[in-house]
Amino acid sequence: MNGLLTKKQLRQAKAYYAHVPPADAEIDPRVEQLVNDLIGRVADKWTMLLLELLAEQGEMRFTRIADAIGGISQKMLTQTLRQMEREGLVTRTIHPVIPPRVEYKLTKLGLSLGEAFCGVWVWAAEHLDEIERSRRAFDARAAKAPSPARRA
Amino acid sequence: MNGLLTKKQLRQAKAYYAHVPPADAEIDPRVEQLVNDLIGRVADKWTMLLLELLAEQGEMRFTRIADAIGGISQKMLTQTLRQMEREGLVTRTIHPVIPPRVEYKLTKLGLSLGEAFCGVWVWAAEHLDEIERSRRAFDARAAKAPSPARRA
DNA sequence: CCGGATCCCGTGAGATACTG
DNA sequence: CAGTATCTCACGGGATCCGG
Repeated sequence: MNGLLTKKQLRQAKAYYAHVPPADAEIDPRVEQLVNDLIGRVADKWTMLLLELLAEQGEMRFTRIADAIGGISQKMLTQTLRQMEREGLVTRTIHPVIPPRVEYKLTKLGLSLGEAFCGVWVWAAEHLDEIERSRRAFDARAAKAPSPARRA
Repeated sequence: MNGLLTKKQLRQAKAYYAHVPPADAEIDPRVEQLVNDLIGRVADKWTMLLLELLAEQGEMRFTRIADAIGGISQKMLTQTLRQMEREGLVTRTIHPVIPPRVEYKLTKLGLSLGEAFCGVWVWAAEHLDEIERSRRAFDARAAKAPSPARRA
């Protein structure tokens, strides 16, 4: 699979999202598979949150990250950071001092991914209340029009 | 997608929607919380995949979606679609015919989210091989420099 | 026959305690 | 302080059943 993306494949990928009908051919299924796979690993709640935090704050140490991101367990924090390190999104710098001090920082790659996610954040901020309204409407509808077997 | 927003612009965007002066000041924690919460629900593997599929294909019925997205269980598909419906991202149309026929289609809101994710897809396509190399390098490093207690 | 609700089981996330 | 090891439990996957 070695493959770099060909120009054509990339153009197709972009066309995909520009809602332009793919010119003449299907997208290479291998690429499709790889991208989906990568998305699966990267489109993770914690990864996104870490990406955003580190993009804003620059270098941070373990505990500060944990504090900043409320609700993450050390296990998931370690795990997510390790995975991001493996993917080349963050660097992990260990200072061999007596109270251990480990700094995490986005690489160029990580930073670029963070930028790619910007659109999603803006979207979220823009549509917060719309979502909220949608949810309430849906719940109200569900309450008075129970689907079969949803009743006790 | 565009050249992407800077973090400062994002902060301003958030501040704007919090009805807070877009200063360099801190982001309103309530908004931060809501956005993070929303991200958590939306930054889900299946949601992203569905978003992509429906953006590309338009209206689709249940089984076709399941076929198109390999590896999703019927349960998760139902669940994710319901959630997306609740958030107002898709519409669910039931045709009361004898072989049931249910069509799913992105709303304007869903479409706009798909567009917001566009940057991530392009990023993934562009950096596939870089990630791959990173991973291999990391694994090689880990193999010859086992961290304490990682040995049996 | 399709869409999906339900049950059962395994994986993996979360909380806690321990260590260098 | 920054992890690792362990337990538990909720969530996801698969098979089965059901209503139209």
